[in-house]
Amino acid sequence: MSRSVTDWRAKILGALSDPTRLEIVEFLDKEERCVCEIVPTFERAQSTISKHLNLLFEAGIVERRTEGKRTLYRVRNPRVFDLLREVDAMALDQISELKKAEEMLEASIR
Amino acid sequence: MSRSVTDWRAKILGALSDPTRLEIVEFLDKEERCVCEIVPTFERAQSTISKHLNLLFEAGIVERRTEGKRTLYRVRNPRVFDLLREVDAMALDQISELKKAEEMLEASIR
DNA sequence: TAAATATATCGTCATATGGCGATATGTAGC
DNA sequence: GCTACATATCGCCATATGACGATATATTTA
Repeated sequence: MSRSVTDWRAKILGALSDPTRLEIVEFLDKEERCVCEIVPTFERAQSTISKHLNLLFEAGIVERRTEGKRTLYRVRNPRVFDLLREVDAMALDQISELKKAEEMLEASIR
Repeated sequence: MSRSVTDWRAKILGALSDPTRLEIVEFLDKEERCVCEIVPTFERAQSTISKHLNLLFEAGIVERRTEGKRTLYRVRNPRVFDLLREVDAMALDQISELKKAEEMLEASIR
C-alpha cells in the first residue's frame, strides 16, 4: 500500500490539524517526554492522549522509545517547527485581517 | 466566537489536510482560476469541488471574486507555498525512511 | 421571458475523528 | 506470583468529513 507524496503531505498536515496535537508537539519542543508527563499537561483522558500520540507517530511526526515501564516521545524531524512557524504567520495574518474587518464594521455603525 | 491562534493553526492545517484540496491549491499556484477550470481538472463532482473551495475560503487559504457568471479563486497568501514546501521536505523524508526500512527487511530475508 | 451556463447549496450516505471509561498488556518491585 | 504503575487498546457515542446527485440561484444570451 504505497502512498503518494500528496497523500503523505495530507497525512502529515492532518496529524497537525488538531489543537490538542499541536500543543503536544509544542510541548515536545526538542525535549523528550514520557506519556506520564504529557497526560497531566492536557485536560484529556489518558486514552485520548495515547491515541493522539499514536496518530502523530503514524504520521511520522514523533518517534518513541520505551525505557522500563515508561514510553518516551520526541519530535522526529525538527522541520516540523519551521512548518509550524509558517502556519503561525498565516494564522496571525488571518486574525489581523478579521480584526480589520471588525473595525471597519464598527466604524460604519458609528 | 473568537478563535485562538492554536485553533486558527488547526483550521489552516485542516484545510490543507486533504489530497484534493492540496492539489487545488497547487493548481492555483499564483494563477487565478475559475471553478469551470478547476472542476474538469479533478475527477470529482462539481458539488464536491465547490465544497472544497468553500472550505479553503473559510480557512483563509483562498480568496474569490465573481466576474459575470464565473467565480474566480486565487491563493490569498503566497506563504502557503512556503508551508507546502516544508511539508514536501518532511514527506520526502518519511518516504525515504520507509524505503530504507524496506531495504533492510529485504536484506534480512536474503 | 426562456434557455443555457456557472456555481452554490441541500439531502443523504458511508466513513473518519475525537472523546470517554473500561480493560488489556507489560514492567518493576515486593 | 501478587501489586502497583505506565501505557495501549477496545467498545461505544456524538459529531465531522468527503462523496454524490438533485436542486436552487444568479447571470448571460437568445
